[in-house]
Amino acid sequence: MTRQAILDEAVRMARYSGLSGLTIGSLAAAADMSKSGLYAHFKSKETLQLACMQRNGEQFIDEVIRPALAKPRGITRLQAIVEYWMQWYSHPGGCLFLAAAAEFDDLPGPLHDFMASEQRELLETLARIASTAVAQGEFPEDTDVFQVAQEVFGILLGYNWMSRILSYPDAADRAWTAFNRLLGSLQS
Amino acid sequence: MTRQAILDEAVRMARYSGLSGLTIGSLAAAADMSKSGLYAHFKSKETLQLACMQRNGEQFIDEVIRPALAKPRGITRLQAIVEYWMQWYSHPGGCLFLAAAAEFDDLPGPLHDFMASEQRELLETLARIASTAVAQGEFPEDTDVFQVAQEVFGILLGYNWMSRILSYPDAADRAWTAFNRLLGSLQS
DNA sequence: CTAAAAATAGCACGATCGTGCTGGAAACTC
DNA sequence: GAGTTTCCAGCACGATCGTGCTATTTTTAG
Repeated sequence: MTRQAILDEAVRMARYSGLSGLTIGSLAAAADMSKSGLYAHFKSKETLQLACMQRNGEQFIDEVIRPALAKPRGITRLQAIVEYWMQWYSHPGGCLFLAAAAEFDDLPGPLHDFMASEQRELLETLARIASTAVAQGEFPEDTDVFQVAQEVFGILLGYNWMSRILSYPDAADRAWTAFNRLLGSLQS
Repeated sequence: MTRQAILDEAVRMARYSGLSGLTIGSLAAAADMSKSGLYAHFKSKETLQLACMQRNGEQFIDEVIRPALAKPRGITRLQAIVEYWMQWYSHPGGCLFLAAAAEFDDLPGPLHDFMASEQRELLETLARIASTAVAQGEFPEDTDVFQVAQEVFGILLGYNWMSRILSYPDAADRAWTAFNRLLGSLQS
């Protein structure tokens, strides 16, 4: 399907310019199509932007979530998703989830709502994986898995900031140090 | 100065739309001026965007850094900057640092460079404050203050994400839990 | 009070934006 | 192979973009 190829290119471009900065004209040029020919696949720009978010989410599932779920339950799986997630951040242009979050965090509308629902899913995925560690007895019974999720996400965001924006070579090591600190604090 | 008033309004708008989404026309309308009259204060849009970043940085110093530096050195000051920083994130529209980081993280040019230099300053401020805790013996002598800075920033980003985008009411409590976990791990 | 300077408005420009309509090429159905 | 449906290019539209030039108003200086 041509639509899929267009979307992949659109996601690639949006990683650089954001979803608002994405433009039909430049996307058409990058896809070697006419503006109207491309536009016909989406009834509006907003639909295109929503489709980009969805496609980006599918790629995230392919590259991060599914590989992590293939690992054994518990801490191993939590470690795995952090590792794949850090690789995800190294996509050229950056993370579209973060770009969309920055763009639509305070602008009401369908784009905000879809962005928020995707973010909520990310959080719940982390919490769910943390809860498998609880179920296996690796974390205490009374562990607040959403606390774990927020902290892990913070570690990932800190890594992204240090490595992508500040280009600090030690960012990954420090992220793992923080992660191990969290693990140690939960297990003691 | 009119220029200052324009910039304050520009910063306010850019918190919602980003610096790329900021438009001379709508800014002029919000400032009750003509496009050209406003434009004359800045030789180009890029200059305006840079001035916005600078003005935003000044506000951050006023609202976060200076109040924190008024507190006694060490852990107290570190706690204070986290507290003021969390308040900073509640500005309507969100944090312009984060918006600019998401916009320009992979786009070369003066905007990227200025954004990166501001971010680097933020990191070093955190590291410097952490080092005052080392100097007072609150943290061990061999503490990696940049490790502390990255983790604190991660905690703040995690808070911002949970509270602003997901509207979780427990975000602040969990951020403090994470912060205290870090403190405890450093002090033991 | 007058002259020089700075601030602002009016207007126009080429470019590009998102969005439609219309017709022809391509692909699929029988 | 004929007919129908889907895809896509051409073209045009009104709006808005950033950016200049030229007056006119407002402020400042002497």
